[in-house]
Amino acid sequence: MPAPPDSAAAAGRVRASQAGASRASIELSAVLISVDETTPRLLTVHHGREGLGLPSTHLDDRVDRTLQQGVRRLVGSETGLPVRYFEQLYTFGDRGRAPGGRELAVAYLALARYQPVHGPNEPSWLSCYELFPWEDWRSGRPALLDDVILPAIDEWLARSTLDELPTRRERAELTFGVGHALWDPVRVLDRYELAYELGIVGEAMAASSGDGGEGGAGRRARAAPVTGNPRAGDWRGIGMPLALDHRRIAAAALERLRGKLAYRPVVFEVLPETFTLSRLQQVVEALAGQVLHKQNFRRLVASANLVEPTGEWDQRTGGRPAELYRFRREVLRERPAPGLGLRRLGGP
Amino acid sequence: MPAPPDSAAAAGRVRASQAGASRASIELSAVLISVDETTPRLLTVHHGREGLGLPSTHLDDRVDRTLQQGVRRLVGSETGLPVRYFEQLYTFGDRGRAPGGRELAVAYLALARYQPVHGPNEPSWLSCYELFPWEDWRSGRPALLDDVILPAIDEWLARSTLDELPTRRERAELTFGVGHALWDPVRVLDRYELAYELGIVGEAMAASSGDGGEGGAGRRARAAPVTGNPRAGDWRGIGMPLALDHRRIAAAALERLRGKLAYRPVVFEVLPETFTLSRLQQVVEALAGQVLHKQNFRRLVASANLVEPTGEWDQRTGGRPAELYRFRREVLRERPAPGLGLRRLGGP
DNA sequence: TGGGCATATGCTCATTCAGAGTATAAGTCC
DNA sequence: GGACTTATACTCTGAATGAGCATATGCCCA
Repeated sequence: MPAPPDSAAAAGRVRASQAGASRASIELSAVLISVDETTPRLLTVHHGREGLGLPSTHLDDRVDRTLQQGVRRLVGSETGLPVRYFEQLYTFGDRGRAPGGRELAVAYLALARYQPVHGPNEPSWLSCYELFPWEDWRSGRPALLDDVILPAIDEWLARSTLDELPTRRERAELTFGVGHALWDPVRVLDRYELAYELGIVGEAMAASSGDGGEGGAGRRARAAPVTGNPRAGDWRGIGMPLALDHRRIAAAALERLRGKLAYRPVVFEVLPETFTLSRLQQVVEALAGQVLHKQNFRRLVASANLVEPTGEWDQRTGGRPAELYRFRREVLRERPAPGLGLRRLGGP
Repeated sequence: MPAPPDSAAAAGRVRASQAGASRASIELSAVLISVDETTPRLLTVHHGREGLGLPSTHLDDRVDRTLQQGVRRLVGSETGLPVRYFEQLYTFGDRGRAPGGRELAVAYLALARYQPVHGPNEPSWLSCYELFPWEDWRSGRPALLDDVILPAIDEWLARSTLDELPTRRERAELTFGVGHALWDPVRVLDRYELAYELGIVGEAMAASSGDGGEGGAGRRARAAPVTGNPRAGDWRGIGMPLALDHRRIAAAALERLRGKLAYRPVVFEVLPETFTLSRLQQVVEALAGQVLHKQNFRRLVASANLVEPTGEWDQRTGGRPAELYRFRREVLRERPAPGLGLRRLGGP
């Protein structure tokens, strides 16, 4: 069925378009996520004038045999923290995402247990919900939605042409659950991107406005231009900006992580060896940005055989002591997609 | 909470590791998938001496504003086919994945309706199951498993040290469902990677053998070295090799696509505007490599509100005429994760 | 010492959903 | 007209889900 061999002449053309090819500089970025008492946090470092941003480095061709090794080296040199999970996230390569020529950024999602950090560039744990305040629904619907975002969406719809209107309306419904549509906790990146287009996040306000965009299917990889100069507590727009397009990358990471919660046991990578079921639920709720029904959550965890009791008890609960559990790594080979099958990450 | 501004001196170090930085050449690759009558197919082109491979090109910095535009241009110039879905797949950047210096490959998954192709490099639709014969369970358990793969696994386990044994056994159970573990249709890449390590796929046989590997969590991005010279029907090992590490990339694409079936309505991008429910099922089965319970499938599709009847009927069924349906794009905004909730892609 | 409070844990109940089977309708082929 | 093929409708059962109530076991403080 495949065609006969050799057609070197024709095949030459595949690589012939190298005429316009150029070598790009490769940047590695890490979104290292953990969970504090009740807050999901990501690691930031200082990027000089550009303010806070993700740990980033250029791929060192002499040292790093694989991309993941490069990220490992990066996080090691910035924090020394032991990273318990790595996953390639996305490659950002739009023109204009970084100043001075094209730069490709390969971003990784990483998970670690929470602990204080020290390092050469003042690493610190930033609350994910300082970046995306509209993503935390644990104490009810965020006020920001009705105060800022929905009005901005209305305005955006109002100033659209008749052609654009249905698409825009659909997009607003999809991402922010406008109208009778549902809020999908996973669509973090979609929401950030729309907020960016609405011009209500700091990066977009500092830079040029609307863009139009391609509108095709699939994940858009449009870049946020270089941001102004986010300093502590002193920024415009909703949520705290990061250097370059790093807030976008963080949004992609949170989206990926929330999506994974349902079908892969990744939560355990931010938890200590043993933990109570309440702590487990607390961490899941922190990451999902949603409260969960307590009894059902325990039933779920139990029936999924994700954990096993250690026989030890935590007395510091303030109430009845709670049994300590540990993650059963064996489930990985027992079921195709182990995880807290939170189908719609259903709340109470 | 964030530290006070400015620490330019320290921050300099973040980017100071540029000392060893190098600019890499960026290759774009597309895994364009469609479904023939009953076979999932991906588009291959001729790569000269290296045989069949994926459509690939170097990123043209002058033309392509975004990576996705580059892929669009690539598929356009190779085939002219209208692509209905794009999604970034993975970035492969291990040293040694391509001859002659480091090359980063950014791979995209693309979907199109099936139609004959023409182009400068003899594009053709290759059956996915010619690449991965062990992935097609529609007519029962593939013989290849018991004839070749399981014996190779046994041998691999037998020659492992006592340290390696539990890890290896677990991995075998996880990927190939050895023992009483279940076969997860989604783990296409894991299976290809293990088969590669077992030395039973052509690429691994032509090149050096075992490697050891890192063994950490997360997706491994190890590269398959340059392959021998896959010619039509004339290769060693199981399944047909592709040029370079392109079969690995194809495995990643099939894995992603199978995973997406359950929670995103991507099937419809390979179907024509209208279709019968049987055709829909046939396409899903082709991609999933599994047969599905017919009555339940229809109930699923109906209850998910994914399609709506057109009122027209297809008379060419050979039996009772079937009603034609069309995809309801609106579901995208009605439910968080629309798709054929094939939880375990459950069969009959 | 015992009540108030907080937390953990156990159990019930109604509803929905997934898997599997049976029955019927409406065409084609010979 | 009968055999065969395909489409479609309906039933049944056990499991999973969402929500609630009840009980156990600690602490704090009067």
